[in-house]
Amino acid sequence: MTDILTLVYQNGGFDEQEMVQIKNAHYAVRFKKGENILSFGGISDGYYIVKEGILRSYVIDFNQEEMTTEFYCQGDIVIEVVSLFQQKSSESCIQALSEVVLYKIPFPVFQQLFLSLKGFSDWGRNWMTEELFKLKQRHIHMITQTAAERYLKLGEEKPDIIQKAPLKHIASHLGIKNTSLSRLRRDSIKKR
Amino acid sequence: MTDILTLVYQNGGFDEQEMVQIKNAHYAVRFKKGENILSFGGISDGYYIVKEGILRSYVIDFNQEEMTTEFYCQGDIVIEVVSLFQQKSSESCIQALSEVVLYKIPFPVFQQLFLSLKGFSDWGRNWMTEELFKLKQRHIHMITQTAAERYLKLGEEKPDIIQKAPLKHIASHLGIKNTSLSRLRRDSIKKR
DNA sequence: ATCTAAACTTGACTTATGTCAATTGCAAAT
DNA sequence: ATTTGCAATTGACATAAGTCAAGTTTAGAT
Repeated sequence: MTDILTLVYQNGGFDEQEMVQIKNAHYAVRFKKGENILSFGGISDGYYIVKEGILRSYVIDFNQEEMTTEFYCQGDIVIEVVSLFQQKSSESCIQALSEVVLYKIPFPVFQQLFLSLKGFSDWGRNWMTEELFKLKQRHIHMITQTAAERYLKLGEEKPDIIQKAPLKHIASHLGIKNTSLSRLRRDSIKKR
Repeated sequence: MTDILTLVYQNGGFDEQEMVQIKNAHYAVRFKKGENILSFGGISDGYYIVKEGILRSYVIDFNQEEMTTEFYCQGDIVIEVVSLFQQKSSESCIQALSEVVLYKIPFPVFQQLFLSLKGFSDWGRNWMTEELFKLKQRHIHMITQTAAERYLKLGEEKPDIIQKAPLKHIASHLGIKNTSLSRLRRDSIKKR
């Protein structure tokens, strides 16, 4: 069975035994649509990987409006980095947008893996390196591409989100207003 | 003497002996205005901290235009994360915008410190955690604030840059065109 | 000190996206 | 099945920022 966890860890350079040890640290947890995996002010209790369903992370911006900072689909790693690594209270909220099944590693176990498996902390650093790269890329896209282009890109990368997530969350993630996204969708359908 | 390095490492939780070991790994290097610390396609040869002068990191975007992704001032850490940690060729270029003096740790020594000092790799992870946080905040600002507000913010955080960096670099960093920044400056002066 | 190329400024006009307000659609709860 | 409230759509208009093209200024090179 080529399961989600195998896919997630396959390029981490782990040997057979480490792979088993890491996989065994996870267990499945379920959340209902609308439930929070992590709430504002809460402290991250662990590390999650999406088995089924979709989620989002959001913040309240300067105008007191929700802004969706990230969507998560199957195989995505769900972390609030600052809250997990520094065990500080979270400034963002992670919420299930559908029924979800996640694989969880509770924080103490996660920390233990970090200390005991050299390869796991290397893997973590590489993950962070890639996240930094992706955030920089996103910033570049935000500046150089139109909202329509960003919408299409999201559609290619996370088709599930375009189909299943509420319009208003997609809009705030793209950095535009609901009304603009609504028009955008209408106009791009017309063109076909 | 409260030097730059002391300021940079003071909250890293290092003991006296570690602090000495880390500081001794640095040595000063100079670059002239316009020189590259790291070029497109090059591999990062080390880790730098700004002693004097200003620098920028930039990329070539989809429209074949330069876009300044970061400015560096005194005390800032100058890293191209992917190229340093993964020793891959760089997609961005780091350039001196004035005569600069940097403290350098060459890559092999940096790597050695990472392996030999537990505290140093922890410090590195915390640095990355903060960078991720800052990039997320920047993204939020980019979406929710006007160019004028972002300009003022840059002025508070890096007054040196506003005063010394060329307008076009500041504009591309703010995500607007030179012409718009020029007008913006004119108008904000008028208001006073 | 002079020249030259690049950087900056400005005007006139265009375009993308926002704002506000009125409907309409839809899904959860009773 | 009906109600209720949030989500989405749409129109009319406002605004921030872009585009293009013409000048002007400035910093380096000679």
